[in-house]
Amino acid sequence: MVRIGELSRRTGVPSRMLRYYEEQGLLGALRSDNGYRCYGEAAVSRVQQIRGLLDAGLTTEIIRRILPFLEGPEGIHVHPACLTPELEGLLRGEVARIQARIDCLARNRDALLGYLAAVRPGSP
Amino acid sequence: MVRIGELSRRTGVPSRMLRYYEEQGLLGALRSDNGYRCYGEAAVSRVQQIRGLLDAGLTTEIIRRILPFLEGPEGIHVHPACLTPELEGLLRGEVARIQARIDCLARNRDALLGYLAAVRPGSP
DNA sequence: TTGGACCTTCACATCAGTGTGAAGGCAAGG
DNA sequence: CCTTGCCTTCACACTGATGTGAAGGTCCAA
Repeated sequence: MVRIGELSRRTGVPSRMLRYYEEQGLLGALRSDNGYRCYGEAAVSRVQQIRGLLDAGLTTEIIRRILPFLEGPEGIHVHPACLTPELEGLLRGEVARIQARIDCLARNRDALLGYLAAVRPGSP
Repeated sequence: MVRIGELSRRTGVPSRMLRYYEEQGLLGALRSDNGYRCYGEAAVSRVQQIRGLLDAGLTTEIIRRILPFLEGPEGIHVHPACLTPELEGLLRGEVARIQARIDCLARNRDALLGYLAAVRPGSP
């Protein structure tokens, strides 16, 4: 159980932002007797997850909605009953949007690499 | 040569944003005798390119810098002399950042698809 | 000739994500 | 005990991308 400053150090994300993510419902935190937030080990990877998605252009709103289905290594959170048609639609829609981003990024990465290769024929 | 409203209609991007992209140096426009902006055919795909990159979390600043190396189907803009070491570093750095985004998005897409598959074993 | 649809620039507003600082509580160490 | 460092909440400010509206010019069609 580590406090916010330590989590900030381990993730490189400012404390201010960790509080913000909590406020947005992305990051839970226990409180110790004094009101200090304290985080378990899972918090580090969760914060990195959040950062990655944020950097990739998703909003905290979207992240909040898909995050529950992103955790746990393998099928820990599989509750078929919880998957309403609306939710399934939301998830599939989000998958499509993510795929579109991937396609666009991959296209442009290849264009950049193509340019670099064309201009410097003899380098990786 | 089409005016801004038509380009807006064809791309789904508000005129306001097309002017903004021009101001940011992303989108060139000729002017007809009255001061109207007019765009060639290439503008449509360029706007879509810009939108895709923006949606994928790149800033107009970054887009402006890499855009010159993204156009032309095949090696039209290959000027080895123009590739200073700084520029090459910038481009390779940007490729790396793009790749990181792709990896993050792909990971999360797979997690989402994995969840959907786990909860509905018999559907695409 | 007037109306409407389009264009121009300018400017102010909003939203999300982030930076930063004030004012104060808690805890360990000299 | 007092300093130092970490924590708390609150609040205001900034930035980039975007919405929106005002005030006015251009052009075509009734």
